[in-house]
Amino acid sequence: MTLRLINGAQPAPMALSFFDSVLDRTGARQLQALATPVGAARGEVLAQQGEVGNELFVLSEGFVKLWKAMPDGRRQIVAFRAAGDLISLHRRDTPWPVTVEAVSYCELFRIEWEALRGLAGRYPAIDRALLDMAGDEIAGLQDRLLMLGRKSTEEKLASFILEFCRPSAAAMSLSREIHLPMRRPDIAEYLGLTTESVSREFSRLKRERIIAMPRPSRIIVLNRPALEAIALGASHQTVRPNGAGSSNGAHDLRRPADAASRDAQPERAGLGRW
Amino acid sequence: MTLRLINGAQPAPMALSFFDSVLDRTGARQLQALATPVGAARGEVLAQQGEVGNELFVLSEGFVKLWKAMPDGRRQIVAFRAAGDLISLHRRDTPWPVTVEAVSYCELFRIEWEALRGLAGRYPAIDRALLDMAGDEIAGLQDRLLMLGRKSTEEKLASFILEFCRPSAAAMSLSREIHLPMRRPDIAEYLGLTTESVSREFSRLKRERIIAMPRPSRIIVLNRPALEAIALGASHQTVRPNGAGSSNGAHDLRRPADAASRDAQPERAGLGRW
DNA sequence: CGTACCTTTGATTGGAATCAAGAAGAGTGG
DNA sequence: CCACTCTTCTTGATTCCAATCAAAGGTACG
Repeated sequence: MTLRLINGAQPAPMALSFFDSVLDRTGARQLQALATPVGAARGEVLAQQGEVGNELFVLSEGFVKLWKAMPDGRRQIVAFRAAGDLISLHRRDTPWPVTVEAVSYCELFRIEWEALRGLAGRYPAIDRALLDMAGDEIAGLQDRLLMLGRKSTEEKLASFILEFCRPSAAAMSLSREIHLPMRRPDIAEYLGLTTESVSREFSRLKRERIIAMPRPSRIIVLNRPALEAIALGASHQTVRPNGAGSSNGAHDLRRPADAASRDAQPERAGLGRW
Repeated sequence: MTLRLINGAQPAPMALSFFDSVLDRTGARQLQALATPVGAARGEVLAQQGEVGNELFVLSEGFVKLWKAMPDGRRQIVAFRAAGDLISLHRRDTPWPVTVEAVSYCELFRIEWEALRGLAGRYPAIDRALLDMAGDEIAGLQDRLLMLGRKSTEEKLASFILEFCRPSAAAMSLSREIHLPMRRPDIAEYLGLTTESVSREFSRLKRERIIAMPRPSRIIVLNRPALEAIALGASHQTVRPNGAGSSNGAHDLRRPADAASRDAQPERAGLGRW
């Protein structure tokens, strides 16, 4: 793993801001002291699946991808991370479950887990903040399971574009143009598709005037409602009812307890994220 | 949500044992006091996607499934949980990201999040234990992403069978027979397949003497190595090399720093889980 | 013993992967 | 600034795996 200090300019301390809500001035300074600034070129691997590393990274600049691979080389990108993000909350003393690779030039902070533990002793709120972040991470991964398991190519790509429009609101230029830091193969590996399928679908969305694409890495969303409709599965016909779940009546309750229980879960839950 | 107290017999306190390592006798008793025993019939919904519920469940008996749905009814089962498992670490004050439904008759403990918070004030190790569990959960979900995104039907089913052989070592009868509490449609929704594909693949594995199946819900693994080989993608031909990642040389490092960095990540990482 | 659900199997379709060129960008050096 | 080259992206033709459509066993249960 080739990590090196950045000569001269420190990465912006801003990156650690997500701890600010739980730390006072002194705490923030202490955390800062624990963080080692690091730079990485595109393609560089910061941590590798299977290697033990009791460290934590915070991205201050650039993009990374987290991926897993099968023995024959098939890959799945598990997540992208942008500036400000914490990279992978994985259990300490445990091998990295993913490989972390820079998608573009990156700057980041490296924090030894043990050092953070020490600080967490004095600031218990750190643990709670980490737990909250873990909860968000879990919910996000669950969303991605639904996407990979059940969405069609067009639904996947629409979801992807929407996902990258939101956080980059700041990064959006005047023309509402968003820049995609990753290449087509990355998008494909993120969505469980092939490069060709991704490209075809981009072309289709462009042809239908739902997006514009002055060049491959620059996207302008022209018709967001249409994109959202696609992402939610609007184009899909009614799905055949599968008998799974509580179909009707007749729970097989094997203990003496009142057998009454209402069935027929509503088709959708309401507020939830899909 | 129909939760009711079990009349008479309390669920075995054993279920909370995973906190034992971090709690002393008094703490364990206090935790026990916070836990409300609950029973649920097959098909009963314990928590619904989109509803806010600041509670935590621990399963002491039976199986539940956690699933997400799309507006048109397509579903993805995110996880199954067995006796002893904690159900869904989701962020408090946040809607449930999944629906929790009993797959068989269940007994569980319900713990209000706030109450646990209070206890965690006195036993900081609780937060750390939760964080560790969250880390495991995240790693497990990442594995599932790889499975849903990149594995074929046969690889998915082989992985599934292996997954359910391990934890149920205790549940295995003398004859190495494992009981699947979930039906074919559940397995299909877990693997991102259809019921028919699951059934076909079970039949194929049976025909090839890799498993035996005296009845649909009872599986005996006859040839574990073969199953493992399939799960890892052995049957797959070499995958065409996709250009993603650092192909060779030429990182586009845009800051003055030594550009040397070794490329060509090894095809597999070593210890990692796939 | 019959009924209802679950599972399996068969026939066919369809959507995304694969195979195969071409076009468009991006970087390099003259 | 432009020709050259390499990489990335797009498009087309074809194949193939899993979904869909359809119907026939099995099992469990009343």
